[in-house]
Amino acid sequence: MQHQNLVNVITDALPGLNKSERKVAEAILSDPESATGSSIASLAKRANVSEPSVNRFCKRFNTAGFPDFKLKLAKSLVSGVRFVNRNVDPNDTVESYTPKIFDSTINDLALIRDSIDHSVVNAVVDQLIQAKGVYFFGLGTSGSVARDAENKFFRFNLPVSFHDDVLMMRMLASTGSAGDVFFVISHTGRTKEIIDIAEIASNNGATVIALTSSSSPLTAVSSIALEVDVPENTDEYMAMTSRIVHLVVLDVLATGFTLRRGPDFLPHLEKIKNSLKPTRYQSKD
Amino acid sequence: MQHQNLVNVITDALPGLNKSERKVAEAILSDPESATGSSIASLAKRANVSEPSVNRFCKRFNTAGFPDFKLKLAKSLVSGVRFVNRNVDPNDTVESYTPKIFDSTINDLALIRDSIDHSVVNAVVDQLIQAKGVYFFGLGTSGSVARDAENKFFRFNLPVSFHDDVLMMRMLASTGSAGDVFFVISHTGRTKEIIDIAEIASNNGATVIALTSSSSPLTAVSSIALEVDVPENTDEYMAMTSRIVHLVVLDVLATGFTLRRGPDFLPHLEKIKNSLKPTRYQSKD
DNA sequence: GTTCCATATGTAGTAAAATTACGTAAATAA
DNA sequence: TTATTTACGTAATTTTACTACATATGGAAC
Repeated sequence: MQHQNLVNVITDALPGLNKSERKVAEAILSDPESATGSSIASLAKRANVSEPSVNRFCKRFNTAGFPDFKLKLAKSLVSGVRFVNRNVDPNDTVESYTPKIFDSTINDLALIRDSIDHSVVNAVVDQLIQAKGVYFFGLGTSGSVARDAENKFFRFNLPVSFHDDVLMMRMLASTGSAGDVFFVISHTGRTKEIIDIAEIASNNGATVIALTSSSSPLTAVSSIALEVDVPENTDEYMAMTSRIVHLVVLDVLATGFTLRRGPDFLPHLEKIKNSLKPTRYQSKD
Repeated sequence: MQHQNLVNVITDALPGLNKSERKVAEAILSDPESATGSSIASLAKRANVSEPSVNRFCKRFNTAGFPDFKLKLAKSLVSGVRFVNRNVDPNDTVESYTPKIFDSTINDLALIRDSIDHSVVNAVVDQLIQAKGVYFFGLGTSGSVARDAENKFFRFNLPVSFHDDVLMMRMLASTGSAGDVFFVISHTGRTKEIIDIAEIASNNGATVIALTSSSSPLTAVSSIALEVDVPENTDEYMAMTSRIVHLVVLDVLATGFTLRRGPDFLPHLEKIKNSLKPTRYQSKD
């Protein structure tokens, strides 16, 4: 629990607080942003308590005093660490569920950003750079991620394809060989078909890169595994954020690839960009 | 330049500062973290200047005064915004470009989270709820987004399909009628084919929902436009984050849809979830 | 119910911090 | 050089936060 968010800490502590402290808590939670800007006097007034009550409230939360509290609160509010309660519940309105969904996605991204293994990223870029060709495999939601990856990586002048058909995957895996990279995307890493296919490719000497969760069966049968553990979402109303995280990881890989290729490669990317111009109405600016 | 990091702003401004202001700047930059915790007096002493000089320094950077400055500085130091320059440059290593890409995505999500028009979201959910059927259209990267949307919305017991083939789109649009919803996804909103197709569907009395940037030609030919302005990325090395934002917006819509359907609908979602169980190796926990 | 005790909260005073007003010094231009 | 602007500091003022102490409130024991 490296980065516990003050807003959440206060929310959790709410039931255990006494009357005036609760008033302070509610005043802060109702508009945390403005709380960071106000003086102890104005906050006390807004909460209908005395100034020392506010001060005591602050000390209860392991801060040196009110200014220190404001500082920590402000940090908690910075994008990426903000949310009070991220779970959508049936009483939510557009105004409340919309930020919840954004925040939960942001939170997961921040989590992975801080936990991703850079050496693995590097190793994967190594493999992609050396690849004769790259096959992106994914089913269901991960199929869309694989499709997006194809769209990204074909720009690198490299034979790239994506597949969401297990029969195609099976056939391709069985004809794969050293130099081919099979990039297998699966949130759970437990889909039998996918694991089978990864194993077939691997046995043929091809490189299998998995983008999946840690200690999954898929990891076991892969050459390199980019392990990305997005917290499972038990909430029925909640979206699946793992695919978003996967997309960003692929962005990271693509960036690593571009950098490895060096600046001489940029004109090629420019050319691809420009190729779409005739399909669009140009904007005035 | 919405959310420029204070540390960078100060660094950039350094050459234009006069003597004592520079002393203050250097004192802060040498240890920004401790600066957020110190008083104006102690900082002035550390920088060998008077207190008002520190105060003037703060005001020069568009802050109300020293406390406000400290607040903003503290926010700048939070990990989510810690990278002054989120642009990837050729000298970046894995350790530096990885967080940059995550941060830039996070930043864009936070931006849209705070600027999205809730009434439009509501109106779109209205249309989706009433739809006889929904067609998700997108080309290139947006094709992947459309594919993901299909995967999400078919769960709602609603005839849904996605298309990334302009001929199919054209044919479907021309056979569309009132009650059909064409959900058109396009980052630029300027692709001629897509605009043509939206117009055809619209002329047939179908509902056209656009997920695109504001004041684009596509907006003009749509019944409702979900306008999402992700800052254009001119940087060659940088990923396109608009698709990520689009995916999250679709998550929001799906959530709105589920909530509108009410709790009686949850068992149906559960059923779909369970249908995949036999395809997977179960985890122990 | 009364008394006692502990906890909770507020009042008033004090200390610290930040800001303002103003004056002097330095730098720049005429 | 002198005039004039800009930079900077001193000292007073105002705002802010904290502390010590007093009062109130709520519960437990009698």
